[in-house]
Amino acid sequence: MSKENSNKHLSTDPYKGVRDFYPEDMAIQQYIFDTWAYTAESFGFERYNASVLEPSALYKAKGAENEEMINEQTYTFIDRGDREVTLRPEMTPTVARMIAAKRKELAFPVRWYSIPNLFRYERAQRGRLREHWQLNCDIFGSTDISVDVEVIALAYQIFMNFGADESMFEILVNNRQTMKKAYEMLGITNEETIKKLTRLNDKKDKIDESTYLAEMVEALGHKDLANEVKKMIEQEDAGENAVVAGLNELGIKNVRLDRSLARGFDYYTGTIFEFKDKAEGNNRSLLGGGRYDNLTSLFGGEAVPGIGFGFGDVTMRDFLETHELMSTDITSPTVMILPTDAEFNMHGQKLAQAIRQVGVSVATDVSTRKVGKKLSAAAEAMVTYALIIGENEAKTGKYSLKNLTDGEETFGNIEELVKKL
RNA sequence: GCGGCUAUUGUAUAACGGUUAUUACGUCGGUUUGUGGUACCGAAAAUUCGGGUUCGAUUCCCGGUAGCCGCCCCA
Repeated sequence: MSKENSNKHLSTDPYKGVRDFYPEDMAIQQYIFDTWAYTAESFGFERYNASVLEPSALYKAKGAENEEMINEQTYTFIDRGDREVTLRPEMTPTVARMIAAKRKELAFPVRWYSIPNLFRYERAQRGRLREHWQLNCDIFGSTDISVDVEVIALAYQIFMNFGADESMFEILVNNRQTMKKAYEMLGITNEETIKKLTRLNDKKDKIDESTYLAEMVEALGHKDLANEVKKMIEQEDAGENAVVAGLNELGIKNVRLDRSLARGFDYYTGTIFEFKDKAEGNNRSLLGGGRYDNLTSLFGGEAVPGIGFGFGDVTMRDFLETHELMSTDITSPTVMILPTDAEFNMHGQKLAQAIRQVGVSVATDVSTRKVGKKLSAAAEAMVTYALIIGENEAKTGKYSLKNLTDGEETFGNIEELVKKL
């Protein structure tokens, strides 16, 4: 809520389109990141990272088509040294840059992953914010089809590791090369036309059939040709796609060839894929990626082929919530020290410090509440042990350590109690 | 950039053109001075901002702001 009545007070709201992560949000975030990292590493991927700042040229170099995107949908500014800087909107150009820089010394293929935060300057809506985190997994240096299969299998495994099953999502695969050939077979070679058709096919499911056909006719000029294209797109020849076949061989069944699948970026050159939530009303794609064999050539030298995907935390969260797969624990210390009065707070801190030396997490409740309330709070926070310090304990140096799970109390000096822990 | 919807305590909500604006959760305090998550009692806490209509507006109208949803675009 914004209390903007103030000329004097700052708003407590976060900046437009970005999120604060309170402990309960952070617990979820942590759970997602941990599962991502664990899964990627189980496939032998190594983690990398880079700065959120990149020279704007990195994105402009991809061609004029992206100009609108860079000018209007990124955070771009001039630094104090007159350099044009952009907050990275995606990770692929960055990792391509890093790979290109070391292409002489890396032993390909390399498998790399990262969980960067990315920025886009656009109107926020469901599943799309101005800052989000995205798991990026890429394999560089191999054009072998098994590598395409591997990357998709990794993405699939993430869902499995979150407890999902195949009925909850679906994998769509397509290939830019074969699409190009298929258009050629129909006598369509004009790149602009193909681009138009690709875009149209991408939103095929969102518009009704007559609109779809009408736009098709408009792009092609012929009704017959439009019908042929439509037929080609709807053709289900999954057996002809080696990636789909390979995934089936790995036991992954919720995958199909979808010739209407387009993906937005022009840099994809071969396999493209997308994961979709099968839950009703959730038509947005969960993750997407593809093969980009020419991207590193921007940096000169021989191009290193790559394939990878990006998976955003916002869509991941939506998916887990939709399918009730979210499980998180807020961290709490093992021991809570409860001074009965503020005069014993420092004494509590000393004990806490001693307990920490043996690797047990511990905090002191320095609130002004009564001991009963402090105990309740500790129990509610799932703390395992409580240790009360009052006048007697402070005098004698002997405390009783209470196990909040079974109610058992152990009495003794700090050395004895630490042993117990 | 365009369109639709919404705005009530910390959060989630109820209600009404007219007395003290509902309820729940959370927070804080209490239930014989130092021992449990439950229970019981109590407290603090709200009508987004600016105009208009009206005897009277939180309610109706206009505008601002913010949020949500969608379009565009998609990383």
